[in-house]
Amino acid sequence: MGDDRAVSEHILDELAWRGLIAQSTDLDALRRDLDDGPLTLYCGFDPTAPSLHAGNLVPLLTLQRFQRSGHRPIVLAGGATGMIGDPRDSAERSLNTLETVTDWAGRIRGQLERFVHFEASPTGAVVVNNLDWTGELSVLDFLRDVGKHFSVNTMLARETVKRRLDGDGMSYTEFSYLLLQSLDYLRLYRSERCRLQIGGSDQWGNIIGGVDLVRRVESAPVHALTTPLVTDAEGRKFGKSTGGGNLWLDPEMTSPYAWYQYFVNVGDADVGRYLRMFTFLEREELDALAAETEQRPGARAAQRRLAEELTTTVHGAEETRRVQLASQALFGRGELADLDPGTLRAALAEIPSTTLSASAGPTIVDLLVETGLAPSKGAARRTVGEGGAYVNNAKVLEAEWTPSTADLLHGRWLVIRRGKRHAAGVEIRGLDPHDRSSQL
RNA sequence: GGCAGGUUGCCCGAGUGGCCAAAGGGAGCGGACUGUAAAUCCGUCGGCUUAGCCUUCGAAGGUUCGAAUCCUUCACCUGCCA
Repeated sequence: MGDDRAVSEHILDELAWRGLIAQSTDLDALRRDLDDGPLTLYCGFDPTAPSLHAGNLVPLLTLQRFQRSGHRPIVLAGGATGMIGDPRDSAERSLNTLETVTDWAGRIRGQLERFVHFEASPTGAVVVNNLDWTGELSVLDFLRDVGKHFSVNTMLARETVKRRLDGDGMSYTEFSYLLLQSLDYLRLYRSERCRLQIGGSDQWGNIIGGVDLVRRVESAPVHALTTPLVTDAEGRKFGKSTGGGNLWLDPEMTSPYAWYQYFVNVGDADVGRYLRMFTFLEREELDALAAETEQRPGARAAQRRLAEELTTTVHGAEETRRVQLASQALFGRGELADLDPGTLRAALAEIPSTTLSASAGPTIVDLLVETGLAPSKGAARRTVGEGGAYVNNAKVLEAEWTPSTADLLHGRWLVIRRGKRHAAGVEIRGLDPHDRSSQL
């Protein structure tokens, strides 16, 4: 794998121009170690939810960039650290049960495995779970072998700790988090000769804790590198969908269609930066896309490419194809009725859909609620009143409106839409073919 | 431990007995304009069987024809003094 890259740009230079380096230990020292041959590096992910989210992609893809340039990545699922909880600025976390953390760690591990390659070679990836060594550690061993190397004075000086002490305080449990993550680095240094840890910039303190521990215990200089917290042009945290929720990698939690649409909707001011950070496209291609955005912004070529790349990365080429076709069908200018049944069915499979019985005689308000496009009937009525409700791309203005058989696409489907971008499908079942009445 | 103040809808914040489903701002949502962008403007913003009804103003109880507003107890928070 690194052979064809031998003459290409140095990984550190590439990371720098892509805007992926927030903080680091001595970069020159790191560069020398990288040049000496395959370097083993790791990045940890705590199971704080059943899935990774879009923000996790930054360090994860960075790990992949290192592997592509000839280094060996270790992905770590935080089965142990997830039991404790990384201190946040805001407030103490509530503890999750072992079953929950184990379940989540397993799911996250499955997601992590898709981002690195496991071939048997010097750069083949390794997956570990820190519960494997932390779970069996005795309290006395922990306090003597790990705790003795940490100064409480230094720990109290950390920003997060200070803020929490100024606020509601912090439990001993969370205060100890640093030691556990530091121990991970020491373990991986010993067992895998791991000499670089990367992570989000919020992890800097924890990562440096590990660097210090390895230095004290093993007298070995190891490295640290963090990726920046990604925000949009308005300073909002990246990966919060327009509705406010997280963008999850798990297709059950965020559909590939919603995922794709989020990136198609990225603003012009952000898209170039996102392309650099989240894709593997080379400079020339990125320059071309930037020029395209400049000259024909309405075409959204850069956004489409970003969405395509990221959806492929996370959900695969086949799913991306389906989602693109669905987007074309649902956002196309053409009549939905002109779509052939196969295309329509495929498109509806990508968006939230539901099945209703014809005998229910659903109104537009019912349809909006049943499809999940509106949270309540009141909200649905409001949407209709605001002129934001559409059936098959035709605006519906009366809350009592009911579809007739003539409205059904290919005799059974309706495409319901709220606003420009939220669409859902309804399949009407149990329609009596002898019923001559036009109302359902 | 003593004194004073606070806890309001997603967030901030006004409201001291009826005109309060609760001012104002932000976020969100919809529309217009565009390009499924940004900015701007307009509208909307608890629920329902919607000219009416139900549930909300830290928790529980009470006074009253009527309480977010008054009283009691409890929980939590913030200042000042020890």
